[in-house]
Amino acid sequence: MPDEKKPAFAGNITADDVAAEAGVSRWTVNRAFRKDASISSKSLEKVRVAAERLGYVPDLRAASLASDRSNLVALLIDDFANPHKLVMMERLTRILRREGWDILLVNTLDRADAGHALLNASQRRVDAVILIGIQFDDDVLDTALHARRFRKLIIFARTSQNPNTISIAVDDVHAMKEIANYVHERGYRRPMFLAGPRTSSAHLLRKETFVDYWRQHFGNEPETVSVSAYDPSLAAGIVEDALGDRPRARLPDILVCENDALAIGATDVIRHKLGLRIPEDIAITGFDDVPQAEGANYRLTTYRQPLTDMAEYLVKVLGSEEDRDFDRLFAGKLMVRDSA
Amino acid sequence: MPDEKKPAFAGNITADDVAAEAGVSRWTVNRAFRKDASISSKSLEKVRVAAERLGYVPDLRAASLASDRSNLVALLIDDFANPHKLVMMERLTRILRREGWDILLVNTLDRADAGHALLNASQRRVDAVILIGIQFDDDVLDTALHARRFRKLIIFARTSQNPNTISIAVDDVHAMKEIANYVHERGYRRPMFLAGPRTSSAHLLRKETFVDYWRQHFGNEPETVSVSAYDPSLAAGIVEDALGDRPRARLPDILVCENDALAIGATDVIRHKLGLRIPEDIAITGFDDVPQAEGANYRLTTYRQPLTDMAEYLVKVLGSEEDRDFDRLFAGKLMVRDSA
DNA sequence: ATTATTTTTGCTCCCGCGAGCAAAATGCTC
DNA sequence: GAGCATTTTGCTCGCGGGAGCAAAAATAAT
Repeated sequence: MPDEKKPAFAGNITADDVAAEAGVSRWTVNRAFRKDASISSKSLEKVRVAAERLGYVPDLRAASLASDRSNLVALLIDDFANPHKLVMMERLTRILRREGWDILLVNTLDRADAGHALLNASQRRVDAVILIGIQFDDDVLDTALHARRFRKLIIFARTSQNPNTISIAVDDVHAMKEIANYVHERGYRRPMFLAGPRTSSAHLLRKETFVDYWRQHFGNEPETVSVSAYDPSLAAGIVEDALGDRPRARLPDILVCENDALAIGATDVIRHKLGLRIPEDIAITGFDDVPQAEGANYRLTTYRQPLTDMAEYLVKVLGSEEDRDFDRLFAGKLMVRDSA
Repeated sequence: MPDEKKPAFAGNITADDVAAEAGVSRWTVNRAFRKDASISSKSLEKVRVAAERLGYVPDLRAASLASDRSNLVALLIDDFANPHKLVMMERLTRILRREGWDILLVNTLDRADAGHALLNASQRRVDAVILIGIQFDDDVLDTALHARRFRKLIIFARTSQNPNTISIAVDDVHAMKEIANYVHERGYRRPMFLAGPRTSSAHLLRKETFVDYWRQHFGNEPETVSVSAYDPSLAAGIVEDALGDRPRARLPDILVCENDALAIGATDVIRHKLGLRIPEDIAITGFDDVPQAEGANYRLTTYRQPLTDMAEYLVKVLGSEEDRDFDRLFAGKLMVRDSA
């Protein structure tokens, strides 16, 4: 027994072993590891000691199989170029883990792949699926809901009209109106809206809201340009194409971006390719308030989503047994910095 | 039965149901969903049809329990401020999923939490644990290996001397020498090294290599400064403190950064707080080649890690039954841009 | 001390599938 | 078509633990 050079793979210690060691039954051992179980402090201690000595940890697969609750949620993401994703993941993983939820991370390559990704998650019998991607349109949602093996389908940081999903998001309409008013107040008159990809469901209402609101309240129709993904480098290309050869006078005076990923790409190209100053020559606003937005380089005026509150609400939804309408909108906060 | 308004939670269809529907035995049904199983194409088809109709998907928890292989790997991350993490996650998740591995994402809050994170993963009986964080020192690794319930402990994008771990990383020593030579060739003579946090294991050899190599080959001893996390905003603060009140003549002529996260923070503060030009007043190099490094704003000279190759190697390691020494170093590529 | 009540413990019967073997079906040779 | 090899199929048993109930032990009430 002294050849313990390399730590053994201890995958075979079961509750029975611990039970024998502690002199109790297997079920007492299992109870010792359950939150709600009724067990005397004496045998709890005995089990603890024995388990410690043997290096026992309960097998969550078996527990899940027997109890029909996995305490696992799938996180489906398809948009890794957007730096805000990193922030969302950090916040979600931290708060979910604190509440005892484990996370299955699934990279959803594209729309066609979304079904597979959901199937994938289903096979692990996750309790819920959280979508924080952009490529989940109605088709995908329908497929997901049709063959669903999970109890809740949550769309995070994006609204959805689908009655069978739960959406937790910031109030885009309210936010964009606030931004539009701010932009107008600061004297900008020729905004251009830089939008992301257009999907049919789980939609951001930002572009529509801004454009409609601006037209109704301030007269003219803003130009709009669309990027096929929330990727700064793609945004840079689109903005260069759109503005590169315009005479100075025909430039928009502000670029209102659907989110920070686009705003960052736009900022870079405006400064370094077009040689314009921000905000003197052209101003910029974003959305999300990613960490870089605050940095000395961008000083981006943007709209902060209350991610922590949203994540806290998410765990509350996960913990609830009811099936009522959980959709909820949160109010964010306009972060005024130097870019507009 | 026509009140199918809201898609049912189909969590209760089992292989037995499909077997009855298809007129075969349960085991044939299960075999139809296994890669290596021997089954006639006729019954495969029957099962397919029946499964499709009932909406059956095999339960991977049960499969895992019975086969003692979970096809799950845990990904432990503790450093969400570093934009490179997002790139690594994208690459790893994509390639792992392609090969049939699912990913349990665990946010490791701090050193003290690392043990819990590992325990967490253990309870799901993951086949392997992948560490791509920074706070995994020898203590943590020892604890992990002691109570391990997984077969492989892989340290990704970081070297480790621990004989019981598998490390897959870029050859930092080689890379830093290349960078040092490049820096010297380009005529820089007073480098300062901006380092990240110092941990005792799973170490980056970048600082040591650069400093020693520079001293030995080019005479003088480079200054070094250290940041407590790979966070651009922290780096910005440290750089401002270190260089803010120096007379121009005593500034380093180049800032060699341990990675891009630091380089980006440094760039921002040097330009916008210190009012210096890059590279004319002070040059900068990074490491990792994050997406932003290529953008018009930073044009950062940096060192690209061959993440795809590394991830491909990782899945090969995961698939291997052997327990031989899998440690491997990869050669990256110096990306010369405008910052140095 | 005795009975009633509550807490704790042990137990049966599952959960859904896989390993591995034996029985049945199929294919092949002559 | 008999005889044999090869697939294919069904089956027993077990993976590790949970729900829920009955037996046992501890505690409270009389």
